[in-house]
Amino acid sequence: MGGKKIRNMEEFASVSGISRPTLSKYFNDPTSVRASTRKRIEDAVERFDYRPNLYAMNQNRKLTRNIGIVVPYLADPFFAEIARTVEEHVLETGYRPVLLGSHGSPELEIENLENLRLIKPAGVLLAPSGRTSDRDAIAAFCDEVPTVLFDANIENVGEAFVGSNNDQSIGLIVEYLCRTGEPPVFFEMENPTNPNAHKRRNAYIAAMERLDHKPHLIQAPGEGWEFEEIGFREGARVVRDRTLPTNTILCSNDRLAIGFLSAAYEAGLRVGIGQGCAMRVAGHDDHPFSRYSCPTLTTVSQDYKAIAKKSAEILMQRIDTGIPADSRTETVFDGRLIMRGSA
Amino acid sequence: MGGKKIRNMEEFASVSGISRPTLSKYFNDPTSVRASTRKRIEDAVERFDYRPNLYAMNQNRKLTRNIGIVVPYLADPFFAEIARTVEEHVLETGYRPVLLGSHGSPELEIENLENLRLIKPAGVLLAPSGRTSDRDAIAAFCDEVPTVLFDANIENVGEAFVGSNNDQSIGLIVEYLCRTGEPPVFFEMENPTNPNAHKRRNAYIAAMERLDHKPHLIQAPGEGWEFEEIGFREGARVVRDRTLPTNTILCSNDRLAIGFLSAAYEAGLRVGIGQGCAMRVAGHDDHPFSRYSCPTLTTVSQDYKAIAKKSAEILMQRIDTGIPADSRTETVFDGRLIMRGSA
DNA sequence: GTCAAAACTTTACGCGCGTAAATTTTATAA
DNA sequence: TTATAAAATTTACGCGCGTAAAGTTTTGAC
Repeated sequence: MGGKKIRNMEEFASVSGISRPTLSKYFNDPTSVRASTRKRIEDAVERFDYRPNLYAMNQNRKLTRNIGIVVPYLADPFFAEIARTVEEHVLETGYRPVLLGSHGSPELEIENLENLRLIKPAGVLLAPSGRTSDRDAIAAFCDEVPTVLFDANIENVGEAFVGSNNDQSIGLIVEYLCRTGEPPVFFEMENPTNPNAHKRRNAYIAAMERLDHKPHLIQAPGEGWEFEEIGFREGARVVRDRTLPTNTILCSNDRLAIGFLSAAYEAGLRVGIGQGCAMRVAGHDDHPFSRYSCPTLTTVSQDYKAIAKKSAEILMQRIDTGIPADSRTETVFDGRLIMRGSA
Repeated sequence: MGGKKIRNMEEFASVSGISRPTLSKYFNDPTSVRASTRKRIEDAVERFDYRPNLYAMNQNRKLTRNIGIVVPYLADPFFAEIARTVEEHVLETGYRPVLLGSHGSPELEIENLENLRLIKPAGVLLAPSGRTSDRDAIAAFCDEVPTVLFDANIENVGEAFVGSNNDQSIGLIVEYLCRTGEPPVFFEMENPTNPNAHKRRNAYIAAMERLDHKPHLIQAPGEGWEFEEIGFREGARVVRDRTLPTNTILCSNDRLAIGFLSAAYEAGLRVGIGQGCAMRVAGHDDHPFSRYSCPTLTTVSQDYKAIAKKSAEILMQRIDTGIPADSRTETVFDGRLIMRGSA
C-alpha cells in the first residue's frame, strides 16, 4: 500500500526504522526479537509489502527450512491423503513442506531426491516406492539428509520408520472373517510393487496357521499402479472359474478389492454377509472410496493420521536436536476393523 | 567419485579446466556452449559430482525456471491426474514443476500463490478453487506472474483459460439420455464449490429446453469436497422419497454419482439399462474410479490430457516470447460420451 | 534511581553465482 | 595459409542476505 517498491532488506531497514541485522534475525525467527520490535516490523511488512529474497536468504545456509515429502504415487488417494496430513504437520512446525510424487517410477523417485538435495532441505519424509526403489541411492541420500521413512520400510535406511502393524491388522481381519464365516483366501498381486504386500501375505499365512486353517493365495499377474484394473481382471477370472476353496476373499489392499467387487457385480454375483450372498470380500487400508463401494467394503483402517503425525514428530525432533538418533527406531500402529457390508 | 568435495563453481572451474563464466553459461543453458566443451563439462560434473548452488543461481535472477502448478484439491483423483499430466509437460520443456494443492481452502490457495511469488516462477498454471477463490488476490498475482488458468475459469483473469466445453459435453449426455429413455433430472450441490457446476447446470437446462423437456434440478445441501458423501446422503433421500418425475439422474460430476450409486445399492435399487433396472444414473468427468463403480458409470470424459497439454503450451509460449498475448484466449475441449452400465 | 542483562545499532566482510567488457583462443571457410 | 566469426578466458563488479564484533540503548528487577 505504502509507496514505492522496496528492493531489498537495506531499503526496508531505512523505511521501517529497524536495523538490517535485526530484520534478518526477525525473518529467520520472529520470536527472537522483542515483542514491541516484532510489532513494528510486522506493521512495516504490511505497509510496504516487503518479503525477503528467499534465494539470497538460503544461499549461505547449510540447510533451509524446507522439508521434503516424497510419496510413490500422488494419484493414489491413500498417498494423497497421507501426504496432505504430513504436510499439515510440517506446516504447523513452521517449516515449508515440498511435496513430490514419483508417479510410481523408481527413476523419478531418485530424481526427486536429487532435486531435493538442491534445495538443501532440513529433512525429508519419504514413502519409498517399495520393491523397485533403488536401495543404495536412497541410503546414500539418507546419509546426507535426515530422512524418516514412512508407509514402506527399507531395512536400516533412514533415521526411523513409521508404518502400520500389518501382522496385527491382517491378523485382526483374518480372525474376524474366520469367526463369522469361511476362512479367507488371500488375493494379491503376483509381483507387488509395495513391500507391505509381502508383510501382509506372511501375516495372512501366519494368522491362518494360528487358526488351524490352510492358507491359500491367489496371485494376480499385472504390473504398475492400476490396482483396480488388476483386481477387476483377476476377480472376473476367479468368479468365472469358480475354483475357490472358500466363499471369502481377503484382498491385500482396498484398491484390489474395489476392482474385485466391480467384477463380482458385473458377473451378477452378490457380495456381502446377508442371505443370498454368494461371497464375502474384505480389503485393507480403509481407502477413502471404500465406504462407497457396492457393497461398502469391510476392511482394516490404517491409522494414517498417527503415522503422519509420528513420522513428522520424529523428523522434527531429529532436526531440532541436530544429533542423529543413537539407534534407528521402527514404529508401527495398529489397524482398526471397519465392518461394512462386504464381509 | 573423483576426490574431495567441490564447494563452488570457482573450484569446479579449476579442477575441470573450464572457466567459470563458461560453466555459468553451460548450467543456464547447456546448448549455449560448443559440443566439445559441453562434453568436457559433463564428464567433469560426473567425475566430481558437482551441482551449482540453486539459491545462489537464482538470487540475482528476475525469474527462475520454476513453474508453479496449483490445484484446489490434490486428494481428488481428477486433480491428481491432471496435475500429474501438466507436471510431465512442464518437465519436458526443461522447467521445474512445483506442485501445490490447496486442500480445498481459498486461504491456502492465496498462501500458495504468496509462496510461489517467493520462488520467482517463470509462470504458473492455476486451477482455481472456484466460487470461493479470492478473485482480487488472484488477479493481483496474475499481474505479476504469467498465469494460465485451467479447469475453472475466472473472467478476465490470467493470460488464458483452458478447460472443458460444458455446453457440448452436457448437451451430449442429455441428448443420449433422452434418446435412450426418460429425460434426466439434474443432480448437483446446492452451493457448488466449482464454477463448472454453474455452467453444467445452465447447459443442462438449455439442452432440456432444446429437446422440449422440462428441466428439473435436485440440489443437495452440503459443503466442502466430500462429494461422494453428499451424493450418498441425498441419493438415499431421493430413493426413499421416490418423488422424482423420471427414472433418470444426471449428476453434475462423477463423484456425486458414485455416492448416489452407493446409496441406490444400499437401498436395493437396481441401477442400469437392462431389464429389471429401476433407474439410470449418469455422471460427468470420467473420473478414474467411475469404471469400477457398480454398475460402471456412464459419463462424459473430460479431455484432461488435451487440457493439460494446451495450458502448458500456452504458458510456455507466453514465457518464451516474453510478451503478454494481445488478447486473452479461452480454449475449451469437447467431451466424449463414455457408455457404461449405469445409463 | 541503579545496574546488569537483553536487545538493538553500526560497521564490515563474505557467500556463490550472474554478467559485462576486453582479450585471447579456436573453428570454419575462403 | 589466412581471414573472420564464434567461442572461451580473464578480470572485475554487484546482488541480497547472513553474520560476527564492538558499541549503544532499552528493559525490568531491585
